[in-house]
Amino acid sequence: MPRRAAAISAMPRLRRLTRAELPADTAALARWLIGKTIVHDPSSADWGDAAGAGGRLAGRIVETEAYLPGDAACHAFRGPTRRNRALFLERGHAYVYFIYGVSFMLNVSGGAAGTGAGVLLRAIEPLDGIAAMQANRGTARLRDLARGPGRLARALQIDFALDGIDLCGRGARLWLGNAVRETGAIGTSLRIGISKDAHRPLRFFERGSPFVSGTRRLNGG
DNA sequence: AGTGCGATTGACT
DNA sequence: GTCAATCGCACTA
Repeated sequence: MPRRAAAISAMPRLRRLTRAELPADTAALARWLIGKTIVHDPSSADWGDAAGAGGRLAGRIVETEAYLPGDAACHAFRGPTRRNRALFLERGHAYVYFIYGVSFMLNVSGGAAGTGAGVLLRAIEPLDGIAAMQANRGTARLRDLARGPGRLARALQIDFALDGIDLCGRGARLWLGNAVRETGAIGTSLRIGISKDAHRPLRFFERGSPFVSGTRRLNGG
């Protein structure tokens, strides 16, 4: 394994969120996740040359969308398949899928086992492993590293290998962490990029955050 | 086995 | 603002 320079991390120590802390209602979960952290600790074999301390990639969640049971826009709407089975796991599991032949998307499953609901993570504010995220994304602009769900997954090195893992599992390499600072006011809007059940106000974001995707109109000015 | 399309992105006018 | 890329999946037959 290559030697690497010790990196100084200004990151506060993160605490793993337990499943009991996650709201059982998926729309509530989507709102609650704003301000929390998402952390990926890839295996050392997957560390890039620009990896941060311990190879860690982490960010503050600033934008989410909820996909609910009975919601035609939810991938679980037509029942379980091989692709969407992770949505039916108890809340707090990762659902990863590939879209447009281009992008991976990272979701957190919601509700009780068998429910078929989840929360799409649409944007994060980069916190740790920023140099690695810049390498993963091919840009240095902090604001562009993870603004949008496909970019978020690319920055965090998310792919099918993480589909179905328990984010609340002991020692999980992808996990949810506590908020590192006070969370700002939370805005609500329609979900982005869907055609079915498009009228539901199930997108949540931290108001004023430059790391949020979407238009000025959706983001309330 | 073939078809249509999607919870997007990046390049371009 | 517009638009093509690209492929896994669900659906039809």
